[in-house]
Amino acid sequence: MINTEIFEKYIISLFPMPTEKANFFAKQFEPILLSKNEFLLKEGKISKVTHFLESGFIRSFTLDTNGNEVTTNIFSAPCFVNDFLSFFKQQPTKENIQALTACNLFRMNYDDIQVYFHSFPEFREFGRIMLVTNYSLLHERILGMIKDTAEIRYLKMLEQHKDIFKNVPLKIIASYLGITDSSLSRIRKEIAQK
Amino acid sequence: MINTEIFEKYIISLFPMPTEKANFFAKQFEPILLSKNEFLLKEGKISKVTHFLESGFIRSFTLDTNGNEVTTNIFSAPCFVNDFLSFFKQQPTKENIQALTACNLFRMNYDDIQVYFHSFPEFREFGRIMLVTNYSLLHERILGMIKDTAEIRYLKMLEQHKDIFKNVPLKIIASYLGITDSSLSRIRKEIAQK
DNA sequence: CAATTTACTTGTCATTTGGCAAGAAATCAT
DNA sequence: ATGATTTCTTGCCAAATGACAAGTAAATTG
Repeated sequence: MINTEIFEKYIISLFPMPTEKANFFAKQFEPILLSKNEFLLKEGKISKVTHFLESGFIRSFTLDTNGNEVTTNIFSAPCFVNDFLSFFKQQPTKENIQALTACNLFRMNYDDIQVYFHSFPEFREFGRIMLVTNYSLLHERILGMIKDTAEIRYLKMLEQHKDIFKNVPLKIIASYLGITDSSLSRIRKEIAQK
Repeated sequence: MINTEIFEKYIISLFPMPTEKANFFAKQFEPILLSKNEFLLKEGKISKVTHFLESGFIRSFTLDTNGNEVTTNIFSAPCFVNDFLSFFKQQPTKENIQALTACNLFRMNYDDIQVYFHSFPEFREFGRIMLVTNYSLLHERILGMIKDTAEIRYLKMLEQHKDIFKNVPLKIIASYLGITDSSLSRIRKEIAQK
């Protein structure tokens, strides 16, 4: 018997509903394991599956014009992991999604999601909230990029996601913050000396 | 008789539907005029109305910790203008939305939008596409902030929105690009000398 | 456990950007 | 039109960040 408790709690936290209903939704997903460095999605492919990350860490990245990897996102359980654009528009993705640690996931494919969206208003509403929530996070990030210094962006992230710093290489994080790993190292040194 | 042709074409371009249907939707909105410097929304208020901008330019901005205005968005007709977060979550906004030029708009309030969302699947679908589209734009912008230099961000914007440069002060644009007006001025000088 | 790879730090120097102030140019209001 | 305001540019210097390379530490692999 698969334990979907974490998943259910996550669903309820975003969109309150009876436990039985959340359990029903969670059960429609298929549990899978991912080992470190495995990919969920590669650039150019169309995202056919959406994932809920129950435990572990995942990054998404793309290549800049010089061929360097740029971290676009760092996913820390529990959360949904996906390229929403590729998934909802069924168009080729520009990103790669890769496990940074071993992960436990639940997945559901696009066609099934569509069926549930049509059949269950709560499911549809849940999807909308997901989108708005992610939009909100992106928006906050843009604001941070414009009005905060790299040091403040670092400190905010440290405060909000200490778990990521314990499990993800600094160079991945630095890239996510929009700076080089050298710069992040210097910023950390500065802070430590205070 | 109000001419909603631009509005209709915009709707159809995002989500193909018969002209009559688009016309019907457009007609449900109320036309309004906005003069330069007028506000559509002020920080702390809940966005009760969503707007379609038929002509004109609008900015959204917030204040940083030093009290400086930071441009969060520049809206160039035709497009929808709104704080999606405040509107869809009905929570207080952190932004101000202000006309940069005289504007022609169409508006609809939250309650009516909800009614149409429930009654018309196309309307609902259109709303979802709006959200995904805006998410997409934000995503592109984040990527640019991380992997492009200020000069490249400027050039990309110039290429995609020449109209904005003809109608919006550079200091507003500089802030949107995440740099000071002095820096933008220097970047423009550099480019001109090539 | 030894070898190899990966992660992290640090130094040097160049480049980018910011802060501030002054002045020129353009726009606006009366 | 003219005086006031806003916008834009520019110079100067300081601060932040990048690029590259070297060296150390840590993790991984066989």
